Formats: sequence, structure tokens, C-alpha cells
Amino acid sequence: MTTAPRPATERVRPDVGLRERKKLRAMRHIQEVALDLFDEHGYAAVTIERVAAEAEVSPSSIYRYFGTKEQLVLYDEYDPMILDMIDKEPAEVDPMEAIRRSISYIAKEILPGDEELIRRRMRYAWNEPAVRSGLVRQVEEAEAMIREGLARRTGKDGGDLELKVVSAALVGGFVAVLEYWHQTDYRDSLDAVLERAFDVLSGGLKLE
Amino acid sequence: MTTAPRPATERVRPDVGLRERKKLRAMRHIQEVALDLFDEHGYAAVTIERVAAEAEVSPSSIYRYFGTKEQLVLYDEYDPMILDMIDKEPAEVDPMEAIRRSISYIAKEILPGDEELIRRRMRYAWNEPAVRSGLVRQVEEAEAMIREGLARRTGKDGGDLELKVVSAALVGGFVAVLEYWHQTDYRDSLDAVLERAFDVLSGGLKLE
DNA sequence: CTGTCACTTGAGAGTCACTGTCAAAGGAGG
DNA sequence: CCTCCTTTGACAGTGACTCTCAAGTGACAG
Repeated sequence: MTTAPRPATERVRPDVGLRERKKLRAMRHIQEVALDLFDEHGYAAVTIERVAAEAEVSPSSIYRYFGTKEQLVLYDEYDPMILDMIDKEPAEVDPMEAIRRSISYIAKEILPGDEELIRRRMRYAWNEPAVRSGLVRQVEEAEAMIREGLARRTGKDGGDLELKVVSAALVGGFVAVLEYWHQTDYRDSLDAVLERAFDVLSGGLKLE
Repeated sequence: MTTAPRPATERVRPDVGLRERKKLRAMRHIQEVALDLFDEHGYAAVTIERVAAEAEVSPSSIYRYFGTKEQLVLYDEYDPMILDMIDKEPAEVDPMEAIRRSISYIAKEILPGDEELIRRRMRYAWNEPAVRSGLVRQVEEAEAMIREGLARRTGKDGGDLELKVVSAALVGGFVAVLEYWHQTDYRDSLDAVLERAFDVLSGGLKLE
């Protein structure tokens, strides 16, 4: 979500030095500690200060890394992945189909490995209002990017009503899928649920 | 001051006494004062304390009435109206059609009267992240109620995937409509934009 | 009208997420 | 090894939001 800190002077590859690796390691560690504490005492009862103490960093650093308390739960790297994949689909592919494929691919190939962690984080996304609205915000940003992708593919303007409606409906549907998946205790594979949802959406929201 | 005609016992309707009327009047007044201040100094720069002072109530009361700062902007009475209308549509009417009619009716008959105020409030909903997420939350509540309505009409369970996807896509589309309407400076009537959006949704999100 | 009851309001103190600043620490590059 | 510049931590706010308690004030009965 929050744009990465932009270095004043562009170095050659600011992404791979010791600094960057240290930062990523620290973030993973902090998130882990935070989730442990949240699991034990509840999200609301754990202060940032507490997390900072437990993770042995300063509260300032947590804010610099994550921006907000919700992001301690929500932070992950999937969104850019999906967008990247959509852009890599060949231009001839139908736009909706490109999205469908990309999301399915992630759901099938990447997520299963992290499923434990994902479930753990999802619980908060549906039980803590603050986390929930952070999730929605994140999804909205993804929506904007999907819309831009669709705009490029179709030649339409990004502010076009049709595009807005389509991408909003898509991400709305996606959130519904996550909610269903969560509430049915991850019974079916995410991919299977996604397929059913896509069918409903492209079938014109007909019920039955 | 003439005493209003007071029915002997009024236990049945605790909603119309002097207390309730005073409260509603106070809420309207506070919201007005708040919007004036926000317009003049910007949302973030105005504290609740300031609003309270200007409106001559205590900050505690503002929290009791509105709960959060965003609700000072977002509070209105349309949502229950729409839900009420949906429920009143005859049972034979196609569910989607019932929703479409109810929303259109409100957009056509009720909103134009308050359009000035609505626009004023919309500006904050799209420029202030906090207000925005409050709006989303409100819309999500409406979604839950729409879904229940659909469940009753179709005999499906409220947790059904199809139902979730349909209602989420609908409200997603609705938010997109509001955004489009706002960003195009309220050029077209809300009703007209809604019609176009409904067509896209029931056409299966086909682009072009 | 009047007293009692129950609900509402205001005052005040407290918590905590989040921000901005500044000096110190420590990688990056020569 | 040394200089630069980014990152870190310490610190001091700010303001949204919560809780509690005492005082005020409509509702209602007698």
C-alpha cells in the first residue's frame, strides 16, 4: 500500500543491498511477533509499543515499516504479483480472461504454500473492523490498478463508467469469495470457489 | 407555548417524544456546523472539540450521537429507506429488478431535493481516506441487508456463495457509480448513470 | 402539579495510534 | 579507513475515542 520510501538519489539497484535485506527480515520478524501477540491477547489489547518491545525495535520503526497497525496483519506481497501477471498476459487475450487466469494461477500455485499464515491473518480481517477496512483499502488500490490494466487493453479511458463498474464488481466479488472461503472454514480450494464466482459474474448476476 | 396534544400513554412509541425530537434537531445542527467548519478549514484541521464548541454541545455528546468523526459527514437516512422499499416490492418481482427499481426510485424522487447537501458530503467521501472507509463500511452494512433480502426472496441461505457474489458485485458497482458521478461533476443525473451500470452488471461485465 | 424514575448530558481524566523532529548509528562507495 | 547519506531510536506532541460519575431534564404516576 504505502509507496516504498523513495531514495532522493537513484542508485544502481537499491533493492538488494544489505540494508534492504535487513529491512525485509526485520519486517517478517515483526509481523510474526505481532501475530503471536495478537493471537494470545487479542488485536485491540496489544499496543504497538508492546510489539516493538517484544520484537526489539523502536515503535518508530514499526510505523516506518508498516504505516499503520492494521498493516501488521495485512502486509504481504501478492497484489503486485497479480498485477504483474495480468500485464504479462498476451494482448490478444480477452481482458476478463486475463484477470481470471492470473488470479487463478496465484490461487493455485502460490497461496497453498502460505495457507497457514494466510488463514491466520484472515481471521483478523473479518473480526477486527480496523483490519477489515485496511483490507478494503488495499483491495481498492488493487482495483485501481486492475482498472488501469483494463484501460490499456481496451483502449478506453480509465475514468470510463463501464470500466469502473466492471472492475469494482470484480473486486467486490473477490472479497465475497474470500469471505465465503473463510466462513466455510477453507473447506473448498480457493481456486474452486473463484471459478464459481467468476461464472456468476460473467453470467450477469443471475440468481439460480 | 401551547402544550402539544399528548396521548394518555405513549409507552408504545419511544421515538417521537420531546427527547427524540431534540436529539434529531441537535444532530442536524451539529452536522451543519461541522460541514461549515470542514469546508472552511479542511476536514483534518477541525477537531471534534472545535465542532463541539461551535455547536454548543459537549464533545461527549458528539461521540454519543455520531460515534466517529467520519459519521459527522456520512450520517443520513437513505439506507434504511432503500431496504424498506426492497422489502415492499411484491414477491413475484425478480430480485434484481426489485433492487433496481428501489434504488432508481430513491435516486429519482428523493435525492434531487437534497442534492446540494449530498454533493457537499460526497466531496469528503472521496478526498478524505477516513471518510471514505466510513462510507465503505456503511455500504457493506447495506450489502448485508440486501443479501438478506435476496435470501428471503430466493429461498437461498444468506451464506450462499452466489448470493454473496451477487450482492457484493452490486454494491461494488454502486460505489463505482457514485465515484463516476462525483468525478464527472454530477453532469448526468444519478438515475441515468445507475441505469447504465445496471446494464453492464446484468450483461455479464462484458466490455464493449 | 409534583415527586420519582430513568435516561441523557457534560466534565474530566485517561489511553493509544500516529506524526514530526533531531541526533546518533551504521551501511554504501571511494 | 573515511566520508556521505540513509535509516534508526528517543522524545515530545496531537487528537480521536473511551470511561466514569455527577448533574440535569423529559417521562409518567399519583
